[in-house]
Amino acid sequence: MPSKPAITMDAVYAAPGYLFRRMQQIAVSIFMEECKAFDLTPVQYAALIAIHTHPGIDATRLSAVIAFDRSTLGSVIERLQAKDYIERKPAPEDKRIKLLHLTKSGAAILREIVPAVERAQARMMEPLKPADRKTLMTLLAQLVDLNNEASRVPLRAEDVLEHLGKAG
Amino acid sequence: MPSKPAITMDAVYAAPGYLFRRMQQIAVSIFMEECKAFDLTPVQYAALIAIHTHPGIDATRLSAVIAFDRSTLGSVIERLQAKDYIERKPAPEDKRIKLLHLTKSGAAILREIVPAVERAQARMMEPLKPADRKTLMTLLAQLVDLNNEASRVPLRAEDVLEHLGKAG
DNA sequence: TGCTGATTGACAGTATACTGACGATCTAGG
DNA sequence: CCTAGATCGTCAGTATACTGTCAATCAGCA
Repeated sequence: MPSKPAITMDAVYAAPGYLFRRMQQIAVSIFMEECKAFDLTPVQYAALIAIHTHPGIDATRLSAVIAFDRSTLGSVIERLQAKDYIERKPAPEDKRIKLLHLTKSGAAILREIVPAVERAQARMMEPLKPADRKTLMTLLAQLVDLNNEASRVPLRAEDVLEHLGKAG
Repeated sequence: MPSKPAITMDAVYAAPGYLFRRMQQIAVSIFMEECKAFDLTPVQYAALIAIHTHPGIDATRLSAVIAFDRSTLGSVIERLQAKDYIERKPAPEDKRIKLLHLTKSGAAILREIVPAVERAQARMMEPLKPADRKTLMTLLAQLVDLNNEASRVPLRAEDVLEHLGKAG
C-alpha cells in the first residue's frame, strides 16, 4: 500500500499562488526600475489614472474603480496629496465626502510617466514569444474577471459605478 | 494628423502589472479563506515547507530557496517561532548563523494544512477550463523563470544552493 | 419629524515587501 | 597573524494590504 506523498518544494514552486506572488514582485520591481525618475509606485500610478478619468471621484468609489482596499487607499491619497499631485475638496451636498482632482503637477507627471510605464509593462512580458504573451494575458484577464467576487474589493468598472451612484 | 492618445482606464485594466496584482490579491484572499482554521499566511506556509525540506537551513539560504526578501523573512521567522512551529539554534561553527528546524507542532500543522492549501490552489484556478489552467500555469512558470534575475531575490533552488554553500 | 440603518473617511493592529544601514563575525590574502 | 572584504542577522523607514472599529453624516421610513 502506498505511503503518504512526501512534502517537497514542488508543493510551493508549482502552486499557482506562489507563481502569482513571484510574478507580482517581479512586475513591481520592473515598474519601479523603469519609473524611478518619477517617484511614483504602481498603486499611486493607477490612482492618478483613475482620478484623471473620473475627476471629482471620492475615495470609496475610487477604490471600487481600481479594486484597491479602501483602508490602504487613505494613505495612498495622503501621499499623492503631499506630493501635490492631487487635491481634496469637501463636497457641498454631502459633508462626509471629499472630492478628488488632479493638480496641474499631477496631470503633468501623468503625461510624462506613461511612456516609462509602457516600457515596464513591455519588459515584464518580453521573455515570452508574442503569441504566448497574448495567450497569457487573455487567460489571466479571464481568470481575474471570473474570480472578481473572491477578492475583498471586487472591481466595479465605470458603467457599474454610475449605476451604483444612483441605485445603491 | 492624429492627436495624442487619450489616457483611459484601459491603461490600467489591460496592463499586465495590474492583472498580476489583482490575481495575487485574489489568490491570497482564497488561501486565507480555505486556511483560516490554521492561522498561517501563504508566506508562513512556504517558509514551513522549505524548513521541512531543508532542516537546519539558515535565514539567508531560506530566503533564496523561496525567493522572499531577507529583511521581511526576519519577522516571518519570529512569528513562526512565537507560534512554536519552528526553533532557532545557533550554529556551533559559525556564530553569525542560526539554524532553523520544525518543532513537532510545526510538522503536525504542516501535515494538517496541506489539504486546505490544495483546495485553495484548486479554487483559484477553478473558473478556467482544465486545458486553459494548464496553459496559463505553463506560461506563467516560464515567465517567472525567465524574469528570475529581475527580482530583488532571485530564486536559487536546492541544487544551486548546495553549490553556493561551497563556492560562493 | 425622529429613529434606524447605511455610508464615508479615519484609525488601530497585523503582515508582507523593499531600501539602506549597522555591528558581529568569518575568510582570504599578504 | 592581522587586516580588507564578504556574509549574517537585525533594524529603521517607507509603502501596500487586510480586519475590525468608530464618529459623523445621510437617507428612508414610520
